Amino acid sequence: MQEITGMELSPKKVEYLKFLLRKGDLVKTTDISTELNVDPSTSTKTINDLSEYGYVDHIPYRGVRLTEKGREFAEFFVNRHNILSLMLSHYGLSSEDACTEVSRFEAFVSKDAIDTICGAMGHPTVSVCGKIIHSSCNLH
Amino acid sequence: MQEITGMELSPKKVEYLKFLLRKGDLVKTTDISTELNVDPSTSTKTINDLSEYGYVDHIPYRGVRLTEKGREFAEFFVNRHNILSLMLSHYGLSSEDACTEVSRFEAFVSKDAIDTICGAMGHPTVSVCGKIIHSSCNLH
DNA sequence: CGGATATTTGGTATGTATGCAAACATGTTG
DNA sequence: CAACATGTTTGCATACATACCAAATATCCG
Repeated sequence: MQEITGMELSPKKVEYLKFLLRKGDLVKTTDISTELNVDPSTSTKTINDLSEYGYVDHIPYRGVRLTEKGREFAEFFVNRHNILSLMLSHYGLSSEDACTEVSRFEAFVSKDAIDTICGAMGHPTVSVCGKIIHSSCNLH
Repeated sequence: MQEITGMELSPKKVEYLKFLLRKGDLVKTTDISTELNVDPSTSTKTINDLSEYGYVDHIPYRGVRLTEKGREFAEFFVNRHNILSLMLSHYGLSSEDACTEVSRFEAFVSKDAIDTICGAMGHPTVSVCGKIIHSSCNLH
């Protein structure tokens, strides 16, 4: 259980973790490269970066798995995405547009801000992009 | 009058243009470096980048000035900042926190999204960060 | 003019992201 | 089980954004 500021990872790395959480279990680096439209060598390298900082375990030639730390972060990232998407949808953006828009900037929004926004919304449980789980929300 | 998507410039370059708009007229690269806390050589280089793409005119050793294009973009950037700050303030963030938060991610929010949000808010004229001018808002 | 100051240029570094080609591992099949 | 096809990683190279330092250059002012 470490403090999450929300800015630990770059946009791309956030995408990696969110994908790993979605897939669960042992994921092939090739699956990642297919999903994120990058060369397999790119996903391998990025995964190794994430592994260096303890977000994932990588068994070469076998697959990748979130660590406990990685899972915590990934869950926050998904919630952040969902809360921000819900917020934008309140201002007239369609679900798809909100989702697309948020994907571009979510990596730069702090956990503190998300907790505040989440509280102001009354800790909603459903967004336009999926469910919102509040286990990581400090203001819950 | 060119189409603005909102993603033309990197976060730092957005800061440069917003500062130039604030200062107005001919601005010294040294003033920029002081304001943005970077080495003078850094601001010179960045200004040259902006100049290559027509956002500013740079007269070496004299100063920098927004072009018409640069001014249009800068005005949009300021409005974007203000609208996003206002939005966050509606979700419980203080003016300062909203402003800080927005500064981190504003460069990745599209003009389309801003126009939509602005419309949903009823085209407000005042934000927590300053006035909002709607000349560039497509939905006004 | 000429020194003090301001500004720019050239070189270098870091972090992030990317691809290609070659090396390497795996697993499958004959 | 050997050999080949396939999947994965490594090494090398590039690009972009940002940044600093030191050296060169221009401007300003006494």
